[in-house]
Amino acid sequence: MMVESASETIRTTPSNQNGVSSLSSQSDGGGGREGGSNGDTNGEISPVDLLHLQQQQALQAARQFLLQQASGLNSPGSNEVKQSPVQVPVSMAMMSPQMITPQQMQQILSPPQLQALLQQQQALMLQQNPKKVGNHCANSYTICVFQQLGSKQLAFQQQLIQMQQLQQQHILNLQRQGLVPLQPTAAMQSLQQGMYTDTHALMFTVANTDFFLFCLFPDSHEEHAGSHPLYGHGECKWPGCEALCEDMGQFIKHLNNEHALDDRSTAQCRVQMQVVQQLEIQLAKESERLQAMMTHLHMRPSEPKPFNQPVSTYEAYPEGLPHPPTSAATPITPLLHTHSHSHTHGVGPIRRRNSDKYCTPIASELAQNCEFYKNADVRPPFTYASLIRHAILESPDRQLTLNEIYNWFTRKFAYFRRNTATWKNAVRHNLSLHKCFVRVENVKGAVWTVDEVEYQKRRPPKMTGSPTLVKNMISGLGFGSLNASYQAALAESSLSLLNSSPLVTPPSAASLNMLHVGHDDVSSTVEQVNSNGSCSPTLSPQQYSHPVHVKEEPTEVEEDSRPVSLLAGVTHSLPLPSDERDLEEDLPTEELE
DNA sequence: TTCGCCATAAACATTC
DNA sequence: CGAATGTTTATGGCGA
Repeated sequence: MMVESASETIRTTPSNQNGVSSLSSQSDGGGGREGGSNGDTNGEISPVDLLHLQQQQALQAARQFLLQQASGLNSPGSNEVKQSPVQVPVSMAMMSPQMITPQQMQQILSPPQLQALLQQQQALMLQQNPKKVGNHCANSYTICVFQQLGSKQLAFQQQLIQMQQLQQQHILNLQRQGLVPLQPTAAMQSLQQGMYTDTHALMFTVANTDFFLFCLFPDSHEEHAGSHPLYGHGECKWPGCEALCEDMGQFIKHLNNEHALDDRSTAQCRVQMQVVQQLEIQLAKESERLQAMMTHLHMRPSEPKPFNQPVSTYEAYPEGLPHPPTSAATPITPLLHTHSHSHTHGVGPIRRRNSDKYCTPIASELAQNCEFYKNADVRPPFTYASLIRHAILESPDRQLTLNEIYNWFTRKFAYFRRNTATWKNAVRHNLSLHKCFVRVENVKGAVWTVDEVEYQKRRPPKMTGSPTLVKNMISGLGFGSLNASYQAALAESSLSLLNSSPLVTPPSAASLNMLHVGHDDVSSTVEQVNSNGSCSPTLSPQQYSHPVHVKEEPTEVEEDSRPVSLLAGVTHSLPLPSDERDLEEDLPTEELE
């Protein structure tokens, strides 16, 4: 669902994350456009003021909720929650309730959400005090609402808090079971559905993402209660009504009598329309924000096509050496884009060698962001040499003609679908210039292969000679700086996020890649670092370089040297493209634990 | 400042 | 012959 649409918005600007600014823009623009129902300030209390008052009360309720949440997290059971596979331990632990300011709450509870609440209450006020509204046009009802805020809002807030408590327990249970949906859009959809049917079941809920969702949950009995969407639980579901009706007939009668077409009903309907509209806007914004977040975190927002699989082939790479993760339980570093080159995205045609220099794992990077580079006109942060080598090694026979290299570039990178003369010239230049690329005459013509020995020679001597230096460098790049549990949680959350698509292999892809693939340009150094620890043995470049000759089939030795993957089993159940035979053949040989 | 790496451009040669 | 392929040189940016 949302995963599919992510790729299309991958280039969109991240949504406005400033809840305050969006507050004013939405409350002003939204209300004003709709015939000025609440957008004027002609001596009355403006909707903005009203909204502020509402927000204060929402903040109060939210603070209380956060207190409850915090106490729950700090309880002995908090560890369990923390270790939940889908728990993202980002914000909850960091956001003590004492730290919550109104400004923060404005971000937690976005303006449309608050405004939806406001409008709900407005509708409630209207319903409970029809005479107050009386013949007022819809534009002026807010003042009446405001006058009634005191007692009604207090009761409303109490109701809210009670539901919070119930919902808190519910959420914790779901978190333990890993059932809380990560996608805010899903919650928002239920929210939107709920708005049509049950506008009173207001609940705070905390998804295990790092932001709160202020949700309206549909009544679970709604669908079965009756045939009318405004009737359920034996009562009228008209906003703010709650009139008891024995049966459908009585309800219909009540509906015709109490909610006939008049100014009041029209105003209420208008309010409801605005609620829906605001929620739709909010849904769009939250979806956009989510995608921006995923894009920022390089969580491979879109994987709808089975075509996305190059990860698998990495298994057969010569550099697919024992390449353990930072810890056995946290093979997910690649999911986070912590490398120094991240800022180069979209910078422009000038790309310097920061990639190679700074240990960019091209394989994992490409694996993570395959779809991104395929669709976004962004220059990949890799050198031509790295890319060429990658393309050649990715091929079944580890040899490509020049034209096939061209095709690989254009297939993998939207960026290389333009300015062909420039980058093709650069490719040819690199092929000729670097000794690591060896031209071999084939039956069909010339093909290019990679001489790993030569390629490794390109590495700066200090990188191979000083493991300590390398280690510091790598840790400085973020490979070892991430909290292990955080990494694991992110991996798991990503898994949950992206598993919604059956054809998708993103988490396993990235993880597998991390496990198996030597980091391009620094594969040797990284592996040496790891060899100092508890992980993989160190192989010299000679050991995993392949002979420079035209091969008809992959060498056995390289495949035998591949590591054991903790996650390799994931791929067993995943569809594999036809050209992934290396992996398919090799998977059975790999053991899980 | 120097040096190495890289991207880019371009001239030129060779092959298809 | 023209395009594709391959080689080489020059230039400039950038970081160490």
